[in-house]
Amino acid sequence: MGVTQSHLFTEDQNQLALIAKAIAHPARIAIIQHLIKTKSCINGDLVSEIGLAQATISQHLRELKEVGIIQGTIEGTKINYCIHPEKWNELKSLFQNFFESYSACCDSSC
Amino acid sequence: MGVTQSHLFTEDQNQLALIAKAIAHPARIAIIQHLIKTKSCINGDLVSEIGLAQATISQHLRELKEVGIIQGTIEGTKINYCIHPEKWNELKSLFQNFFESYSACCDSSC
DNA sequence: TCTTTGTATCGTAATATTGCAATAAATAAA
DNA sequence: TTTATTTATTGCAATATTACGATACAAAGA
Repeated sequence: MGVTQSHLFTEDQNQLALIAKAIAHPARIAIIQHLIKTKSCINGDLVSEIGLAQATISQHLRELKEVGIIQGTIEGTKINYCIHPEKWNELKSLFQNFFESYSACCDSSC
Repeated sequence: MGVTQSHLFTEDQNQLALIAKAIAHPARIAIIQHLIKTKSCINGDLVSEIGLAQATISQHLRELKEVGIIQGTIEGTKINYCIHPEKWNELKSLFQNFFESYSACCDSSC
């Protein structure tokens, strides 16, 4: 026990869960928002921007990279991180579909 | 160490992360989708629908209830669960805002 | 009342996540 | 080459999550 029973669920359900998990940490949200704000895809001055240790930020960046939300290009000793545009649109519509599959009628009755 | 440093982040970042975390499990997504499909807000025959133990389903339901995504009304010995319409719309726009804060231009360059 | 049914909670084991210091690796500059 | 700078990785401790059997609890029906 203790391990998610992925085989019980559909591909789609597992995928959506994985993406949600990538977003499910305030540090990763902060990283994403900072990458969005500084459009120029600024690198790891995220360490000073956010108050976490360098190793921790690096770890969060790797998780975001693994789901494909961000990408990085080497630039000398630094690395330029930025949102991955296509992937972003993909995730966006995945969530949109999920949230639009229920059309609330706005009476809160069961 | 090992505990999320919530104090480093904004209210909004923490809230969005909490919601994402609630969605970040395929079982909870499956529960939500089943509640959407059977509009009549069917109760815990989720146990037979999904292949997890009763205790496990109950635990997932509690997590969804805690974030407010679903609500339950007692009906004899059973409990009728359903999506919470207002909350759903709230979460929907939270995610929409998040995803729309970046407008991808579709060239994948940093 | 006693029994049945449906759900929640407790306790626990397995696994995953978070965070950081230390260290490695890679490139730029001296 | 040596040194500084930047990022990734390793190892580990603390905490959180997932899953389930056992059990408790509450309401319906016999």
